[in-house]
Amino acid sequence: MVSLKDVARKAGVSASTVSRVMNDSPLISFETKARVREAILELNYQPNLSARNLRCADTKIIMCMLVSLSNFFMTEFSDCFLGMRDKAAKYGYKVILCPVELDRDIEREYLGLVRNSLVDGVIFVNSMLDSDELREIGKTYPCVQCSEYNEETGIPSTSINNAQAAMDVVGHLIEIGHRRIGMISSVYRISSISQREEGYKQALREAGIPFDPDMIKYGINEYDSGIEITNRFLGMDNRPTAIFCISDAIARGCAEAAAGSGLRMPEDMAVAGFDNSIMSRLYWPKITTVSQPVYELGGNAVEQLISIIKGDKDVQDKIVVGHQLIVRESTVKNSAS
Amino acid sequence: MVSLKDVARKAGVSASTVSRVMNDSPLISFETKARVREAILELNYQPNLSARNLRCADTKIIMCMLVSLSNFFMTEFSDCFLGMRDKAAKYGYKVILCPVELDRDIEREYLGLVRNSLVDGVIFVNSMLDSDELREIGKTYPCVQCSEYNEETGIPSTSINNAQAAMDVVGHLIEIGHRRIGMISSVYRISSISQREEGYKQALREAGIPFDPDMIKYGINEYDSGIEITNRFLGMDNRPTAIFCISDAIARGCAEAAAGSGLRMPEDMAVAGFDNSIMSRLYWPKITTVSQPVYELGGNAVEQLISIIKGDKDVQDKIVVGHQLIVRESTVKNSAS
DNA sequence: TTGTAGGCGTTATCAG
DNA sequence: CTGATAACGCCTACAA
Repeated sequence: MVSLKDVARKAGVSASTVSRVMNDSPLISFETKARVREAILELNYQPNLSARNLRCADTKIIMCMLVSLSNFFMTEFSDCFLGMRDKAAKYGYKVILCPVELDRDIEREYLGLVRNSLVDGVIFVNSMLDSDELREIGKTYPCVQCSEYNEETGIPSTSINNAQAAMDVVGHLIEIGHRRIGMISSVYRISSISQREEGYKQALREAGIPFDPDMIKYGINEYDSGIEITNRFLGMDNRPTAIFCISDAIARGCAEAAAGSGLRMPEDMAVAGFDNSIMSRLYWPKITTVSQPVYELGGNAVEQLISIIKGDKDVQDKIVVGHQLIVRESTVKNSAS
Repeated sequence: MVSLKDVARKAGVSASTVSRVMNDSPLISFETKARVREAILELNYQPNLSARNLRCADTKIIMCMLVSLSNFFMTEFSDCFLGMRDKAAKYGYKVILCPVELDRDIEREYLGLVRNSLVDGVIFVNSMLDSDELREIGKTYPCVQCSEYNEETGIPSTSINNAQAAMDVVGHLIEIGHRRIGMISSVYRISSISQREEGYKQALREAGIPFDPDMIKYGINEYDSGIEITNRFLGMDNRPTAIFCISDAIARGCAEAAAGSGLRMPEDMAVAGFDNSIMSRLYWPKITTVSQPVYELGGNAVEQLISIIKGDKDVQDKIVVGHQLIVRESTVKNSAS
């Protein structure tokens, strides 16, 4: 473990001088700098982060809470972390991901890292904690919410407008002539899902179509629930002619159940998904879906968080990034994409 | 930021006493302990990890290098992290994931965390660094490799036997009558892929089938390459009657290109994948594949690493966990699973 | 059983 | 421009 002192001795200067060279202070003479740099290289000196943190109080590390990794695996969310990493790097920060995986106690354990000032701030991509606890945490440490969020916590957020996105999808289904529109949602109660349900209802309302509670059903997993629930829909007396699914994996299951029942798409049944994941682009039918700019989402969250860490006054409380409806053959024949 | 001193003042003792209470030293009298504990609670004291790390040496944090998150998103690798988390928790450790994402310099930056003893050890799930650099790192800090590994580094590893798994798949294809067997591999040169290629060749050799270099082709991405390369295979004079793909996503593309050409499966074309991901179980055909016990993989890697951290003498150098061939309708009609 | 003192590796302040 | 010194929060001999 080579320290400042070792370098100082080698270069024949004091430790403070080495420190200044490390921090690229303008006060140091050119020759001294060169000599110290050489010593640093020779000894392969690496500054001790713990010591630096102890002095400075910031670690340039941000942590991101991942409540459920497996969920992301369905939605190609990985670019979100890439967005975080790239934006963080730009500001000299590192991002670490914490695999909380639906365990509240483990989430609290990980929060110890910010409490103990091992990280400078937290990005929540969803959380197992309740609003009160989160609000308290948000008041004490720099925090932001990314993608999923809870308004009651008062923690700034970055996300798409999920309600609007759902309205766009359902509006599209209405526009192409559907009046009887089902929705496959999830029993899992998170912001994006509730908001998509709201958007669905709002779109119906605006079109003057009465809302029928039987037209929303709730799955417990993705693909398999898509199949099972669609079969339930198809068994109804007054079956829907279009189904809006809150994810592409569900939509894939939905489309396959429909095809399995001998229905043609989109003529007999239109299907729409969400996320623009690989699942939506598989062979047939390519599924109409909503694309989320996940890379931006991550980048914005980091920017917002660093802004809070720096103590900026004008932190944006709620950033909404644009989404995009992608129409494909599961709703419109011969559609472009 | 409340420190030991604050607690000490409040409890009317010295800082060292508080420190001893924090570390549950047996020397402290019961009453003092109680009094100090109360003060700790009242002030909501949280020890500063940076300071502690500076003095001591272990942080009970393990980091896991993720070279490519997006790749995992194809293979439902998430359970591997769950396995790591659970096993780590059992030993009082936390796991943090580092989104390196194919950037060598960023990987080196993250390695600063172990260098600075901010984490106790490293799990590499693949790496961008070359063998020499890794060997050096492995000699200096506790490290293990998980799933992907490089033998030349001398760093202990946990993985399945990829060559054997490929032999099982290709052996199965041979057994059901195929002699002309193609393989869709990847231009990406990592251990699992090279080993699967070796297994493929070995299986042919054992069956006395001469190896034809034209029968291995290399994709750059997953699903789309599967389609494109299969079409190239189908255009050959002496086309394969079976194709072994190194991932389910590739196999899905392969199956769909075959279906698109009007081929029946498995009669006209048999297709096998790898990973037992959701992609292999989609509607039709369900694809013959290999299941990896990813949860165990992660757990074993952590166990191995902690064993190294503790300085155990009998660390297993190479742990191989079992895989399982899952035969489905893409190779055998009316197969069970 | 408890307190004192010194030091872990940095950086900021102040003096030169 | 550079060096000495103190301090960050914690732990651990050693002393009492």
